[in-house]
Amino acid sequence: MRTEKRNQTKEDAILQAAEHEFFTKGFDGARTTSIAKNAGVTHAMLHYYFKTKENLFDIIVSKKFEILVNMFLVTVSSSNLSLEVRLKEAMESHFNFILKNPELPRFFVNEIYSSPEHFKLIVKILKPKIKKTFKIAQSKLDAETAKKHKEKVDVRHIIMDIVALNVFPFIAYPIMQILFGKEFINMTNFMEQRKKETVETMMCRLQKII
Amino acid sequence: MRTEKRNQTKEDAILQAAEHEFFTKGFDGARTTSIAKNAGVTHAMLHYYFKTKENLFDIIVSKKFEILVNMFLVTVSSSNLSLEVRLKEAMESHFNFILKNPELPRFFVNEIYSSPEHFKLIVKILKPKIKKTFKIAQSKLDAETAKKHKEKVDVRHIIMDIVALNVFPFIAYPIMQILFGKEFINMTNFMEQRKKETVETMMCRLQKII
DNA sequence: AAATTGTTTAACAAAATTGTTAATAACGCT
DNA sequence: AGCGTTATTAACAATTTTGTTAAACAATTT
Repeated sequence: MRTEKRNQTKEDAILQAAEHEFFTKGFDGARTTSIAKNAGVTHAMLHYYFKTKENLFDIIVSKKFEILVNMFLVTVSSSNLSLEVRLKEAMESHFNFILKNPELPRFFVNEIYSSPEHFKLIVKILKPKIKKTFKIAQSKLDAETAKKHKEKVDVRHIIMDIVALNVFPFIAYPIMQILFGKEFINMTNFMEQRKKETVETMMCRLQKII
Repeated sequence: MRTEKRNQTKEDAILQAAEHEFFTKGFDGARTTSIAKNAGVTHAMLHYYFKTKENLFDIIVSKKFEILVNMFLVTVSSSNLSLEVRLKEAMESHFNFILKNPELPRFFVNEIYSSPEHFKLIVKILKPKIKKTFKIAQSKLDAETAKKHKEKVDVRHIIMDIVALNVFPFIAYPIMQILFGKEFINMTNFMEQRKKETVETMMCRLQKII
């Protein structure tokens, strides 16, 4: 059993180092040698455990992608609370999730763009779930607007607003830092403010809709 | 003079092909051979004209970066119209600019993140201009909130909201397409709707502020 | 303890990619 | 036409990076 344990830790070390390498540098920028180095193993070991760079990448991506999609579904899916409370709740949990995984959005945005073929498979599995969730959200919103005799609103745009306001600051943060320096250096502080601002903005929007 | 003309077209062809290659695949993913191929020249020619991959990259980046920053400044800088009209105007021109350069945001977000050193120089030049613009925008907003006896608002967040709402859909579009397929395929249509939605959302926000 | 299985290393092979060079061609100019 | 300059090509050098292998080593089982 001690053998397995040792393997496990080495495998894990490689996975962890690889995650960081891929997330920060993308598939093309990542180097298997530097992953091995950061994991504290020889690069032959990396190939022994994971065969190829692509395979290692796929393992990491599929794991994280599921987390991402689940989070997304949690954000969109409905509860029994009022729309206002529900929206606020969804936005905050979405924001908190990104705060815990700040590298994730940039990584996916890039990799899906530069090599969508890596994702075709996993997307196929999750698509029905996503579509269903969207339909439910749309019908709930429709019911609400009908009740108040207001115009119908495309829920995709509302969700896009939420995701944009929540995600973009994390994606754009390096730019902010480079453009503004000191004023943006305190990230956690700025992001705390962002959470409030984002919710505020969407609450205004919601009040107009219903 | 015919020589110059020939050079010019070859150089331009390389620059154009390189722009597309770098924008879609990033610095690491870009291949000088494939740039040369797409430009219809041998890859020795590419090195003859531009020496190194990095140099070629820098030329393209500095050109585009200035366009980007100028656009940004136009969005932020003030005019004599009312704040409401001004905001709407700024958002629409910002949005239209991205519509014309849809690859730009993703590219910069990526490259600044993965190799900020490429940008340090050009940023240094533009920083004072940016800071000044921000200060002016902040003071105008302060004047407005004071007039209506409302709370002060950090203009950085307002600008972040605008940029996020405008830019994110373009960055996230490949994800949308992969997740929703048909429903998102008509990009121009969706983006036209986005422009309206984005403005609408920010107008709601503005009404609360002043 | 011998055999089996799995782990590790170092050295190496293969491929891809960037960059160079030396020889040649085209061009504009006097 | 002949000269110097610039453009072009093909072959190749250098480097980087991924991937392999054979042999040594460790642990586990029988």
